[in-house]
Amino acid sequence: MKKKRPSLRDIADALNVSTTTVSFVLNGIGKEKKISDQLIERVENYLKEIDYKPNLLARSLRTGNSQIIVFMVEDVSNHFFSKVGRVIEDISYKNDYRVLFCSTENDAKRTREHIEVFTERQVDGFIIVPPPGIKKEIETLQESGVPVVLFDRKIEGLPIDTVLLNNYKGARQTTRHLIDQGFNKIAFITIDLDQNQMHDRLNGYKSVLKEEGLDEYMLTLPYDTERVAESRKKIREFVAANPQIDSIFFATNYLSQSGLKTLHQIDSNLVSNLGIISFDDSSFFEMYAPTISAYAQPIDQMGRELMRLMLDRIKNDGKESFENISLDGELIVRESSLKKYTRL
Amino acid sequence: MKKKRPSLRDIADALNVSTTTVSFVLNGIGKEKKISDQLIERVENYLKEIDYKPNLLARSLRTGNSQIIVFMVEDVSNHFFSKVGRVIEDISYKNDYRVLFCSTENDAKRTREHIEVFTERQVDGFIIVPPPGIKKEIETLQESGVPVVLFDRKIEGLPIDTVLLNNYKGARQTTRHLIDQGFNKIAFITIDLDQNQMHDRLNGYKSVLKEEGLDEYMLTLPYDTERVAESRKKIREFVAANPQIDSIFFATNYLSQSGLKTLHQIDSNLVSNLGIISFDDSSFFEMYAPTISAYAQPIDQMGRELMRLMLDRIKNDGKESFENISLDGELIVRESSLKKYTRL
DNA sequence: TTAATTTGCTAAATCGTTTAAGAAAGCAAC
DNA sequence: GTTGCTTTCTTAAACGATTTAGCAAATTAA
Repeated sequence: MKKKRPSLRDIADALNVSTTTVSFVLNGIGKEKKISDQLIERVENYLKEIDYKPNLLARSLRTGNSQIIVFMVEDVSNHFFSKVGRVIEDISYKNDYRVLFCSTENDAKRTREHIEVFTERQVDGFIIVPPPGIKKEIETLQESGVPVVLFDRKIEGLPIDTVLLNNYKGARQTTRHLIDQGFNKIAFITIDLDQNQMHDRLNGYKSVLKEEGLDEYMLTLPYDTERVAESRKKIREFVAANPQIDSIFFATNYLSQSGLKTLHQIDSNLVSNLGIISFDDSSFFEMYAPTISAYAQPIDQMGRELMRLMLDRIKNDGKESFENISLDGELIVRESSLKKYTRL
Repeated sequence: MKKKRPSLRDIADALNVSTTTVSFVLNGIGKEKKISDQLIERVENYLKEIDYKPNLLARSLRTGNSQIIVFMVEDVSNHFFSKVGRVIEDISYKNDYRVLFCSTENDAKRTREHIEVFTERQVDGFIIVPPPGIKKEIETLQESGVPVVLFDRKIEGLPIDTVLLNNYKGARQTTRHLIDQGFNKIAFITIDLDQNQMHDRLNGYKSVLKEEGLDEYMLTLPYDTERVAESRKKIREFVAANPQIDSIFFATNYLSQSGLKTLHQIDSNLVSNLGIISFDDSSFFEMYAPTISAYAQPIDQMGRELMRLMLDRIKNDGKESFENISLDGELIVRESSLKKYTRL
């Protein structure tokens, strides 16, 4: 059924020259390879005439690279990841690379399988949000000579290019903002996920409270998305047990969103009466009433840094040093964290 | 730098057999090809021992297929598309296919370039949300024998597998729901995008109003995301000019979200006093106060249908008939469209 | 005039698979 | 002992590009 597309061989035959010649011209190294100007022109004209498109598979097989970069995240439909993916896609595109997105589901097995398949397909690089328990595979991958850049989470004790948000600093800034606004009974609601970024955020919060001699109010919810009801109940109990709190710092935007809903159910004035801020921004916060303040990850910059490291490593194979990029986000102050507003 | 991975040739040499034999065993057709049981075992053991992974590029080059499906949408970071992408990815995964996501930006040129590169890379199929002006390329692609399935938008006069939402029916159902709830001055806010699905939604709305002998209240906003301020202003004017309207039907969820914000700015009670419903659901609506009713696209079913058509066409190359799947969504009634609630 | 160099091109190997065609060996039957 | 049939395995030609090595003719140098 499929029509056969012309190959280099076909072209060479049609022009009565060798495939070598055609290949040289095709790759623009005709002059360098001492092909005469007339012949170059003749070949170029013919290539244009039949609108020749080389078979990239064959080229990849021969040259060993595929112009494909893999971007593996926990979930491609997650807003944050897909936005970063978009930036990566754009930069790749401009550099003649294509991007393969895929989801790990934070599962080591699935990640392993993905890595395997893509390695077999000779992709030129991996940008990975590593799930737990994947250290060895990442190491092997790296040793096999494929560029790997980690994103969003680090792996302890592995020398590797990594782009992260400075969660500690961000959480400090966020906490301090609440204090600056006059809040001093600040609750921190997080999830029971044993990940670096979560620890860092918690520590950032704690460190500021300590400096200011303020009390900690902490609530840890189950990570499991299925256990929404349980989370709701816990928030309810927490709020009831700590009526003195005047503000809440949600450690992820997912939490903020379901948290807001629960708070509103408890008492429709609660959201307006509390100072609220979320780690991780969301378009939702801009629409909500009141608008919700947030510490936003620098999506554009993250994508750019990831691609800078990646392209660097692709070009500069065997580079010995690794970069650990720690980026600052931006505090987006909206209505919910303003003392003035909330006390209206 | 890159370590060379063992090839079939290496294995054949190590075992003193031919590559053919190894290949047969590798592909599990040893018995069929009359390789003796002992030899099969010997080869299998060795393959396992060195954990051999074939070079899929070479295989693709030889066999002409790549086990890769491309999913081209307007924007990979769009919630709806990324969710459908996720479903497609899962089904593909189970069928040993991988998915390449990419964004067309609704731009014909970019789409063309994508199609070109992927064709050169011998992908096995395309699922495309077609931008305007791409009919010819889709046709050429299809003629070249590659399976193509369209999604979300149809192309008039092109016999091709397509999966769509039944926008007309959905809009009718949505409008009727508002009427059932007791609303009778229903506004329809849409965008000036010349796309089938938008026309269908509008026509659905109109047809019900006509049947019921009700007045139309329509507002068309610029599609351009940059012109937010203008849209806001138009909504303001529209609401001021039509104080009698008791409900609003937003034609896309993007509109609903910015619309809600504007309504809230005009008057913080307006959202609660109007009946509101959105075409296209969003997690946002679940969180908002009041919760917003919506007509949800059947994401799962869409992904499944797309993959059914795709796998069907891959297996059954050269099938002459085409399927036009028109799916029904689901009306998710939340607080915002209930007369009882809004009149509290 | 001969040797050396340059110019302009090609033959053939290569990447790592799949697969059509064929060959060697064993056995049965006439 | 030739013929024919299995069984079991191999040879070699693809797939479609890139790239090394090298050949012949033309040019330059000595």
